[in-house]
Amino acid sequence: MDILAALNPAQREAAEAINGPVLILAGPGSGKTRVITHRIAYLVKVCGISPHRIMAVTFTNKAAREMEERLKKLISGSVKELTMGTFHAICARILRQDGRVVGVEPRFVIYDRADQLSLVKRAIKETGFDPKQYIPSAVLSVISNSKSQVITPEAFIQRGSGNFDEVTGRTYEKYQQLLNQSNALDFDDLLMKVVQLFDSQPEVLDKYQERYIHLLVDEFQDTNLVQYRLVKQLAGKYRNVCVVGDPDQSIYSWRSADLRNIMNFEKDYPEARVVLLEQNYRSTKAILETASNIISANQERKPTQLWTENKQGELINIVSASTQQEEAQYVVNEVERLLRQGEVRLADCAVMYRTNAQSRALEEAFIRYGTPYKLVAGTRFYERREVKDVIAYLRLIHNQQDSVSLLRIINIPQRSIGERTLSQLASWANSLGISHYRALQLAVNPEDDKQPPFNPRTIRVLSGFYEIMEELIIRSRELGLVELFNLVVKKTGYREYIMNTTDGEERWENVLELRTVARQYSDLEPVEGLSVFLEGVTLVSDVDTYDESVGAVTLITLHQAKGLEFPVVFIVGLEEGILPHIRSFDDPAQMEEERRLCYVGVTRAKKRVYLIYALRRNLMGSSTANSPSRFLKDIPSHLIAGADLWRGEESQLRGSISCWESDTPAITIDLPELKAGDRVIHSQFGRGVVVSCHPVNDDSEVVVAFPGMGVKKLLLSFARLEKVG
DNA sequence: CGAAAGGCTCTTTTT
DNA sequence: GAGCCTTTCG
Repeated sequence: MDILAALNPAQREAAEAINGPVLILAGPGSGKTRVITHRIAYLVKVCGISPHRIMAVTFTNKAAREMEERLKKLISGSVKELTMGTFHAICARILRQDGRVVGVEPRFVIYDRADQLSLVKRAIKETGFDPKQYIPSAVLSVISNSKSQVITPEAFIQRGSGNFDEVTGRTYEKYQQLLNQSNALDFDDLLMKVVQLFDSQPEVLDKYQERYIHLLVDEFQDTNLVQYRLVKQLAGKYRNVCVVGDPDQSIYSWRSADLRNIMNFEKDYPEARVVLLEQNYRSTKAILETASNIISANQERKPTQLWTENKQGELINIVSASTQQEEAQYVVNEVERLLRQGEVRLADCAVMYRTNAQSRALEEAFIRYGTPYKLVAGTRFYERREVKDVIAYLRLIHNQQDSVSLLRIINIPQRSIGERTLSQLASWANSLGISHYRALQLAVNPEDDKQPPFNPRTIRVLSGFYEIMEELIIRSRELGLVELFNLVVKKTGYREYIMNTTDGEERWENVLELRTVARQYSDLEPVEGLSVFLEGVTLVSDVDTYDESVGAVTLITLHQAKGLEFPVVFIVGLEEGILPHIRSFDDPAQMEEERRLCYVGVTRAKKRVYLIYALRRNLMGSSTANSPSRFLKDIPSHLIAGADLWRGEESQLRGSISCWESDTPAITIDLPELKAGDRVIHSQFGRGVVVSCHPVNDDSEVVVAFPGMGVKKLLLSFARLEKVG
């Protein structure tokens, strides 16, 4: 059987070009996953390459799993030997294996963003700065950015200039120290340490280069510099490296993803073969054309020639709602309508949005109508307090140096160990150059020359915690993960503790849910099981747990939607300030990324697209009015199904698409009384004079002349008009 | 030390 | 609207 028979010529070329570097520029829906899987199958089945010697890097664990599934069907053999996963997962594995030579102990724990923030904050304080003046999240993002470019604290300090850099540099240094002391790595370290490992240990690098003679990297447009260097190191010998990406779908620059990686690829590998995949198998012509129109407004891009043999399909629906509640209601109504028509199933529909906060109104509507939905991420399961608490216990059992975990749970449930005690413990530990846990140990069982700075009462409470931990640590060597889990909950009285908090029942359910996750690891050896579990829970992403087979509408951020596809896509919040997000307004490059985000959303759709905006939206408590997104203006009208001006229960069609051209929909809480000659101020158009004002339905139509901006026809309830003079 | 209440700030996207 | 911090009181 010809493994490549099912591919089109371009796909086939990409799959077959196994010798030397290959850059595949794959438009949305062009079958890139297909190419990758077939390429691997071809390598194994036709070229006789052992799966053991192939590494495929994916963007999410879910993508890796799916690829594995597909491969199982293509090659009836062991796929297990393949190295497939995210950069982070693969690097964690490498470091457990070989990290020791660069000072990474195999028992390291991985700090997620919340852990990082708490550690940065501590670093700021311990460096003698004020975390209120230097915002931990801002400092962290600079640190993270530096790590993504393999800039060490020393290098950062050297090149730095200005006060903020000085503070950040010293904090960065301290932060790395604290990580080190905690035997912990953050997300960025996982990558950076491997690059440093390969740089400093040629024989280790050689081992990996010899093993992985074929490399594949998916979503290459979203790799950062460390990742690029890593790939370059690994491919340094055989240069069989195949990267797949689409510059138009690059949406992670804020995570230091660098589009230059694609440009540099052709520079670093001048012999690279470049393959373009431009035929789209996913979307209708109308959808593809809409997407192309949106993306072509970007300046910093090469034009592409996407095409499809699919039919023209339905026109794009642009919908105006007056509030986010109505917007959500519209979505649910429309889903229900499509369902009734028997056109689609629930699972065919997805609602996409720019920010997680937008999911709330949608959820409420879905709940109200009883329409099944699944929220990707929103729960942020692993970020929940109760889940983090239990994980912190398990982490501390696994690695007693983990100070973030220790500080998190030493007084949870309450043991009367307060701030004072903790700062004494910390400074004592620091002065002796030992970990918090070791200091705790010494406080409970003092050695002659080290007198603990605590009174007897404090020592008693500390000892209570210490005894629990010691027992848990000892038992962890023999207990399966679930038994250990149960023992932790029992010994700490966690159930009683959490049941006494608000939403106690629900929180306890989450703890039980975490135990269900733990169960999947219970057939591993005790210590091994714990270690693998802990790594698993920090490296999962929300899409990883996403199950498309569940019969429910998907609620998902545009970022998470990358790589997915749905017959019906609703994109909500197409407003200036939301999509594009307000934070992109002063930076053209960021604005282009917002546009790409919109493009990613639209290209997820196979058959139907709804682009929805709300004239008024609650943001941070207060109500704001936004104009419809500029991206809507780039959709030619022949592709638009007549924008529905959708108004509440009457679901009334106004059949006009010009609403955002002649009018900036907006609303004021107090409607001013207006008559001809009145002077007004509009948030967009500035000062103007009222020409006329007459009632329309329950509203008033106001015609205003804005000097230099023209004469505008506005609806009083929507326009944010302020009367002056 | 801890619980409760009030005040503050900040809101993008996530491996 | 939420999460974090500070203040206050027991």
